[in-house]
Amino acid sequence: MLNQGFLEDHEMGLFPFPSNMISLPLDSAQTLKSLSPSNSFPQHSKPQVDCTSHFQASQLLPLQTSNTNLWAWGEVSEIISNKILGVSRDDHHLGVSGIKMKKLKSRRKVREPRFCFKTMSDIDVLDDGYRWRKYGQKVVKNTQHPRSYYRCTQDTCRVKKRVERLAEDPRMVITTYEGRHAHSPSLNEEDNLEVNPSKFDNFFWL
DNA sequence: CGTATTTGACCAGCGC
DNA sequence: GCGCTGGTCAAATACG
Repeated sequence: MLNQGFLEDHEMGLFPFPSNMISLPLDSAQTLKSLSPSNSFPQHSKPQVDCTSHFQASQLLPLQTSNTNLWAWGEVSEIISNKILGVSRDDHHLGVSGIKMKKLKSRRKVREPRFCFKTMSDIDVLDDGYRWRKYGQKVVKNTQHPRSYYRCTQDTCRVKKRVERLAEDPRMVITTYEGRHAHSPSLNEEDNLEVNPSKFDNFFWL
């Protein structure tokens, strides 16, 4: 059932929303800059869903046409994965392995907020304004496409993302963010805000 | 030569 | 307890 996704929030619980809301065509990948968690979600506000909004190919930012916040943070990825990818909720536990795991063993597991969306794109890794370093790749069960693991390159930032292709439709890229950036996006030369500020007027920098 | 990516190994969690 | 799986590490390799 590809037309139905779910959002879950600690306050609001589980509620449905059409997953095609988060399908972006390749040429609007630029809008991903506005969708990364730290930019999209005011941390104090209760998430709301505007089920009437849909992304359009040339629409820079659907969020600006709505007076609500389209996205909610929370355990989105495991819900969507469960409904769309057929992955068990239990498969989405946080994994910290090796020495670090031993060191952290006595600590309580802190589940980072997650944020997931799918994009129809030939490109696996879309530009979201942050710099990522790949640290792993894994072939997951029942898929012919490997899942890639990325970490934010900022030293103090623990945000991770996973990128994989939908088993049922390899044209779709599933991107899952875990955690929230504690810094501004790392912009390259041509995207520098001071050089070209108007380019970012529609984005939700917080 | 410094940085990023690749990839096999390792580890923890889970189900049986 | 054992095997399977996903997530991460880190050495080797590639790249600019």
